Amino acid sequence: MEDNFENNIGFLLHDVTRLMKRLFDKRMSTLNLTRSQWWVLNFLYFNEGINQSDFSILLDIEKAPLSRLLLRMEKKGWLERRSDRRDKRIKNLFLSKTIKPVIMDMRDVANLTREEALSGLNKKEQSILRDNLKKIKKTLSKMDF
Amino acid sequence: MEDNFENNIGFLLHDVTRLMKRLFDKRMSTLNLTRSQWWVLNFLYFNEGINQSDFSILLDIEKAPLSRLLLRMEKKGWLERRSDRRDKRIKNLFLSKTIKPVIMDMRDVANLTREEALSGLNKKEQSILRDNLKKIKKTLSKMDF
DNA sequence: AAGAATTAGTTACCTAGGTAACGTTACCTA
DNA sequence: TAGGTAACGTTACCTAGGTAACTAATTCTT
Repeated sequence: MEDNFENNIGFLLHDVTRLMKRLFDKRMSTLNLTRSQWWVLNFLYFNEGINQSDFSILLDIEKAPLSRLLLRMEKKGWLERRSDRRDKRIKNLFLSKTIKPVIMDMRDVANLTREEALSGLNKKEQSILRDNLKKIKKTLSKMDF
Repeated sequence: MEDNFENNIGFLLHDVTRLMKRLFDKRMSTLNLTRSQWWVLNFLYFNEGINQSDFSILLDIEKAPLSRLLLRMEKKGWLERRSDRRDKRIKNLFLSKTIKPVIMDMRDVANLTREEALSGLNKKEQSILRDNLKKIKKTLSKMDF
């Protein structure tokens, strides 16, 4: 019965991720923060000055959707896309001064939300889950279709 | 270092699911099948005659996006939305005759693709992953925010 | 140095998911 | 039975992701 579609790991990942996104976005609705934008904020926090092209490689996302995501976040005043002096094609990315202190508050709500979603698993199980997900991600990242 | 954002289970789920979707959609592009539509086909296969409202509860998805998904699939001739004779509001869902044999072919490609994505995990690890995902899904499904 | 090829980022168009508001239909209740 | 309420499905509008095609700028080649 393992091949039953209700036990299909692909569908389970699909469902769990969708439901977690829904929860996250609801918990963060007052902060006007989506999960994808939270993901970008985290990576940018540790990579300020990176350009969009390198950032799309780091995130393993296409340049076009990333461009739009960054535009929406820039509109909210959360980041800046500064043109490079040397190469006029390049936009370098920086978090705005106003968002940096807010990130700490966001982190608290994000952590609580994640813990809530994972409350059915103990620490050991969470650790195993993390390792398994990292293995899958590694497989998928190395594939060039 | 477990709290590092690269080890964040929420982000890992986000990434793994997105990358798996990308792989699936590419593998299925010749069949013109997306992962969400494959998910719907599977559930409908075992629940023919269900109406859209009940189907949205079964899938734990909102009625509006489900409505659009079904319309796209109907346009491709994969299913029918038959109006209920007794209650004119209701649309009952049926797979078309033409899609049923195709589903078997789709299943082969889908299984291969999933196995490919999960090739970094042995059977035991996959089983544990499945159990953990089901636990998380249960937690999330029971929440009414 | 001129032309070709590459790179950075954007735009247009597609699927997928969410919320809110809506019309239609059915039901319930006073 | 008439009027209010609830249910079913759709539409409009939002974010997010993908591909393809494009412009502008840079680099490579000859």
